[in-house]
Amino acid sequence: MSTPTDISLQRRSTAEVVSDTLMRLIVEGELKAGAPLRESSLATRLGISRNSLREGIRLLEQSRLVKYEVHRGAVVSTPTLKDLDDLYRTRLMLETMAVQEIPSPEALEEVERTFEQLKESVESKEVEPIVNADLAFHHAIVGLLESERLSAFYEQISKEMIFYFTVLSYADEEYANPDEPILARHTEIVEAIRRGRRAEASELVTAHIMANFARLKEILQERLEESETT
Amino acid sequence: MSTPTDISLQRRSTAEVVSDTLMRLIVEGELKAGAPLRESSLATRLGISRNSLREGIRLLEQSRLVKYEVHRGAVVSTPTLKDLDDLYRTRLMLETMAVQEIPSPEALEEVERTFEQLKESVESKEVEPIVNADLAFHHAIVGLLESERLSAFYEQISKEMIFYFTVLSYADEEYANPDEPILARHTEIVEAIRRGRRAEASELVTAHIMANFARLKEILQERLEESETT
DNA sequence: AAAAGTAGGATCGTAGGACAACTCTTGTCA
DNA sequence: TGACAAGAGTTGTCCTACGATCCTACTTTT
Repeated sequence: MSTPTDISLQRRSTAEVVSDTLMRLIVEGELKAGAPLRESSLATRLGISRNSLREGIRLLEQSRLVKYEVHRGAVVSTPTLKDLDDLYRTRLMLETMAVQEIPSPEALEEVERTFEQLKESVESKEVEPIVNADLAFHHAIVGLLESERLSAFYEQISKEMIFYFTVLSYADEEYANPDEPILARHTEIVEAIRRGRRAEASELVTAHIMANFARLKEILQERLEESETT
Repeated sequence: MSTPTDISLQRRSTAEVVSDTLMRLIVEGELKAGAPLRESSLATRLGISRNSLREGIRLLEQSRLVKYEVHRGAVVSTPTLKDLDDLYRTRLMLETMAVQEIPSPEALEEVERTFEQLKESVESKEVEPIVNADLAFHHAIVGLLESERLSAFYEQISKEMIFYFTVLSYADEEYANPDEPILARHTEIVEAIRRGRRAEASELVTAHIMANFARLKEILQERLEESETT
């Protein structure tokens, strides 16, 4: 007999796989910002038909990582200050609301679990696991709101954040920086949530997010100025 | 010379038109909850190819109004209590956050404008314009957050609300009800926003949304019990 | 008669070819 | 230098085809 796992693995259409694959290629920087997604070459490269590729891109459209322009095809989005601002304001809103919620045991458990993972990955000192653990932790925070919609929404936000990290080479610079007290910051937040100090948690989260935002903004600004003179 | 309007009208791919059309058919109740979207017949009916139809459905997927099941095709979503709850919790969060924001003049202007429209439509006593004006007003509220992402997100939420209204025949029942003080409630909210009484505005919005939610939930519960005995 | 099995039709998932419409680039000409 | 035209490349859309899968109704088995 086949296990449920077998089934769910089978149950993915090419379009969905394509969407995930392209997303991975984008957030990993293989497909760079502004790059066009040429249908025939990508289809050939992935060994699928143009039809399926296009369906996949349509799925990807909702992620905001690519944008279709009629007769010009899909293009990987280009970071702007305005968009980064929007992204972080959205993030800020979701997370500050979340920590002010009275948490359910399961959601709280998930926060604890991801926090443990974060601690472990920080010890390993490898950048990628830290980034992923960090994102998972914040996802768990939003999970406190216990809304499928909002969690799914934040999932997209996360993808966009990784995209910005990659484009701006932010991760290596900040996460590998021993002066950046990632663990301390997150410990404070978890503590505040545990103790039900909601206002405090909210302020800590705000400070944390705004600090990241300020740094990213700075880097992006430099980048934009650079490319302007080019 | 062609005007910009000409261009933007041209500049819609079939898939986008299809997506909008299907969405309209769904929120208007032409395509009922649980109904399958048969590709060949729909494509013929809309005078387009199956390819384009499928692309359109992929675009629609993000709206949550339809769901693809592999080898079973797209199906119009079925309302559940759980989902209605999720929907309204999300709505509540966005709107209460929004009215606590310090509003920009433009965003505030939009709130006033949609409020005027609401007043006018209430006078006309026609249900559909009232519903639309109501939704537009709440969209303007979320606009106070001045985030493109959150506004787009709320746009989806709105569509889902209309869907629930239609499925539950909620609009005719509630909006046409002269005892339901739609205008009074909204006037209070606008007043509170105008005067910068943010906490009060937040409470008024909460009360308003929760009242709607309670009524919708009641109706849905009845419906589900009915269909269970069938 | 209920459960299990099976055959056939309908529908989906995907491929691949075709072609008009459009964009972009390049080279020509004023 | 700038306008314009030709050509190559790419997208938007349609069409046909066919295996895989689902669904229904009929047949066989217990």
